[in-house]
Amino acid sequence: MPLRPLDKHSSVPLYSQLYHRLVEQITSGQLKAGDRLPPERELAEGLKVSRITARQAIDALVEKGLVYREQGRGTFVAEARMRGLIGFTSFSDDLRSRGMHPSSQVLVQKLVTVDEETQKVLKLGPEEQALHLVRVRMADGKPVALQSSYIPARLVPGLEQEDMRDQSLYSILREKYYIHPAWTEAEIEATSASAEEAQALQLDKNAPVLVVRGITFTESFEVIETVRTVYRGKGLALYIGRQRITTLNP
Amino acid sequence: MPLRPLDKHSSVPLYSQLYHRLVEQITSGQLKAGDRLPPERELAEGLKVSRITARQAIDALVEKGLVYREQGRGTFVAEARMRGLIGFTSFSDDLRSRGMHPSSQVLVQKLVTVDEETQKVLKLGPEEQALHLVRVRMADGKPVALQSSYIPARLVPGLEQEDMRDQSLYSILREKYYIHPAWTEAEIEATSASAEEAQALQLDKNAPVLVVRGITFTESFEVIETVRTVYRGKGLALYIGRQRITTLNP
DNA sequence: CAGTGGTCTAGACCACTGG
DNA sequence: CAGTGGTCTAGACCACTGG
Repeated sequence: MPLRPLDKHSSVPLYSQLYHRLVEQITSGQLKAGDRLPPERELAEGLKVSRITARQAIDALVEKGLVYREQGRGTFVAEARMRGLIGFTSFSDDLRSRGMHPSSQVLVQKLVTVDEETQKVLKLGPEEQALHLVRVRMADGKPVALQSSYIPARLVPGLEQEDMRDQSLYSILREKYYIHPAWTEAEIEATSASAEEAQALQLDKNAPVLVVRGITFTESFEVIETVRTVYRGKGLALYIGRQRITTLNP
Repeated sequence: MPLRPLDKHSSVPLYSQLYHRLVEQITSGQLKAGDRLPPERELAEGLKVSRITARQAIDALVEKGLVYREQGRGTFVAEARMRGLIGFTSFSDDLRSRGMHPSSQVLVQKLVTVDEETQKVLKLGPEEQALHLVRVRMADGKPVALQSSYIPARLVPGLEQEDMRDQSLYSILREKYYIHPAWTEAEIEATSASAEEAQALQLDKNAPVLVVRGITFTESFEVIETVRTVYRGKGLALYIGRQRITTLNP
């Protein structure tokens, strides 16, 4: 199945165009698990790009874990079950990828002055405000998590008036504010639900819950958000996705 | 601070040599947070490599989140607090990076025939055995997790006789069996400790615990291990490290 | 404007795989 | 052996930054 020619005059880089073509072929099933990708030289020649450009596209697929290379043999499509998104995705994206419908009940959505600790983490000036967002996150209408976020107000003017019930925060950040969350740093703890948490999540008091505390950053490590999420326990497994195991010695 | 010349005749690729030089400069503090790296062209010229080779080294630093690029400005060292290892690390590495001493009490370490489910996940033949490993993981001598792993016996001949008390499983896999864990797929759930778990972790029965179920793979997605870890809750936050937030549209 | 990273080319030689 | 990915070069032009 030959690929359509790439658009040489597009502002989208050639390697990026090729990357998306290949992602499409893999996710649509035209390229199946275990299939060999066309050799780099063939791909390059067929699309009239240099081999380095073709490799750059494949590098990105490898980094996402969609394919893997074997020297001397070729590049192969990873198994379907291993093709989930790597790393953290937004709550909404995660649910949708499992075929469920995400929604939110907004409890708090207003500009506030934050405590010293949060001020420091968000790198706010002494007078600067943050948008405080508290949402009960629901899957197919059932409450599964209680989420509290702080975002520097200067990054998101007007967000306090946005309807957040059916939209992902990340998609609003990307589409309306051109802010692209790229990194998160998080820690997870198991604990017992407080009275308020139990009520919001319709749990018994002291039921086990999962608390995730995180900070979200842009590619250049500007802080976008601090977030604390309380997930209901028992029966709700948080998918941590496919992760690279890392050492500093590759 | 000029870098020492690279070894052109080494079997270690030039980009990898340069990558490690730069990691060293960053972790040792010679390059501090916010510092600009030498421009790619300067780095290349100084070390007598092509700019593409220098870029390849920097690409790896960017992927690990040690540095970030800003077009037109330069490449900068990420903030210290943001420099933790990305993604999952082994239990032992994680503890050591926090300045604690990891050890294990081995409860089970023997070859077994596994149930059908595990057989399928590990891709074992009908007669094939797996090494079953159950360990109480300790931090500075205090039990923090109960971990049960299954590893295909064919991958690790003789591992049932290894002393696992003070060694990381991953380091044994790498050094003795040349098996390099590269990916993990995991899910996390909060629940209450069973009687056995409570006893092993010195907790009250029904205390909240964190259960992590995972599968470990090589770079080419061969299954190395299935693992279930029960972490004590309350007071022990599991650091999930710095993660890339991912979508398939970069 | 000079300096930076971002993209791209045409070509080379190597190491490894499998027939 | 032919075919594959792995590494590397010398060079080019672009877009963006900040003085």
